[in-house]
Amino acid sequence: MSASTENFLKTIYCFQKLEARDTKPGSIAKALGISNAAATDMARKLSEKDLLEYRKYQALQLTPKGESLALQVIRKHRLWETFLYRTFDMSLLEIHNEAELLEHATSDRMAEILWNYLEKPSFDPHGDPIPNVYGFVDFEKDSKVLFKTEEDREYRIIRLVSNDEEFYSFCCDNKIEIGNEIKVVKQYSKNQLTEISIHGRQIVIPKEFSNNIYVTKVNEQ
Amino acid sequence: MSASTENFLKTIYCFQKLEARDTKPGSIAKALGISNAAATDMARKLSEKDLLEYRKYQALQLTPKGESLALQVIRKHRLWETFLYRTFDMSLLEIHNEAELLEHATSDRMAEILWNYLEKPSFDPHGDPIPNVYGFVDFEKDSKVLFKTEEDREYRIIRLVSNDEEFYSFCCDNKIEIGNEIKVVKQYSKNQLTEISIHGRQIVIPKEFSNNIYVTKVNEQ
DNA sequence: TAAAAGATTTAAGCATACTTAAATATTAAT
DNA sequence: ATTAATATTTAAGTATGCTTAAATCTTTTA
Ligand SMILES: [Mn+2]
Ligand SMILES: [Mn+2]
Ligand SMILES: [Mn+2]
Ligand SMILES: [Mn+2]
Repeated sequence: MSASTENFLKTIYCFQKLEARDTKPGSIAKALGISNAAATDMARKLSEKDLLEYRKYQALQLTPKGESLALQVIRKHRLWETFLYRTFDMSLLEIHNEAELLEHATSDRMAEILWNYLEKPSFDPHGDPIPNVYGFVDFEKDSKVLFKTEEDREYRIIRLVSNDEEFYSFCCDNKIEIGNEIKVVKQYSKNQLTEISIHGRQIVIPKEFSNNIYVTKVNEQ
Repeated sequence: MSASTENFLKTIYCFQKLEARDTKPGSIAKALGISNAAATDMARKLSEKDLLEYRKYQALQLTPKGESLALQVIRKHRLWETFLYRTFDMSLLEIHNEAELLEHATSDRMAEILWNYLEKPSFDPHGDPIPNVYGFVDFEKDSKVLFKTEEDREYRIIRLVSNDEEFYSFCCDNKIEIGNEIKVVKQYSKNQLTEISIHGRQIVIPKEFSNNIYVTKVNEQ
């Protein structure tokens, strides 16, 4: 499988997870930075290889075979991210960018070596689950983006996902890190702002950032 | 630069070092496992990009630009080899095979991170020198293959280079490791066998293996 | 519900990286 | 010095992965 094919399958898989997004060729094309025509073309080719289902003007859907391949690429991606993050002094964005390349140059044997070395990790440094060698993904905690949380409740940060340098910089500056607990103070719905309290400080977070911060309710016994 | 181009330049560079081998398209094709026609084609394209000099029926020669690119790929290859060897339980052949893939998926930044983490290594685990970021290669010791050594002299092993699993297995079984000292007992020239003494044991090595073992004279003061 | 806007597909074309088969040049052998 | 063997190049063709422009379909909106 070429890097182009791997990225294509991976993108569809990720879009399907985020039910909000449609998986028509156009969206995939945009995410990959290629033309709509190229994405349609790829879709037809991959459907001939039984990696996805494609009917004109419909959303693309991975076949079990396609999903399995996507999961193997995602596994390699997240294993590299975890390894790079633990081993070197690299940021959450840097590890993603390097893993985006390395994932296509990783033998199954190499993935196994990383997996064992890292002691079978379940989550990568962004809080995303790492599929096992059979493509099985660990139970994902019930999560929502900060943008959609309720006022006056406590949450724990469990995922930070973005391709934006400034987002990670913002998180870093404001102690927004996986595992930390926060309280949602107020939702300024009209202006799409979320005010939270973290480490005793109040901060107001615009939609552009709050949409990338996933949280889970803190168990208030 | 594509992986194909990188492998092509790298192979020419390595062949040029080993003066024994010619660098006509045919030899490169054989080494890369592609057809002669494909190699000729690639040679013409790369000469248009000023990466090498190509005149019909002549040996290929890297331009300064081509050599510089080849050295960067070799640098990445050998940095990965060194890193994998030190970090995981991988053999001299395994690290080579993985590095062959990883070298094409490595940003300059990633190479720098490896280089610093490894504390600016000069040699990879096979004993091959690692070019620095400017493509400068450390002084290489005066070496020859075991096959061409003189009888009744002492040598130190400084390089082991091969793509053959059995070769490395042989080395391992017989304590043929970089740094170890040996004595050449006898050259059976007609049968192309070299008898050496290592760790008190005598072993006879056929040309297929002795050609992959590089040694340097031990300084007898 | 019909036109306008927007998305998707088709068509034509290009670059890369390969293939096999035929033509041609070089090298080795008689 | 020819001839034969070998190597190299050219030619024609294929698959992948992209492009832009035009045609077609779907969705929105008036
Ligand atoms: Mn990728
Ligand atoms: Mn991740
Ligand atoms: Mn390679
Ligand atoms: Mn090496």
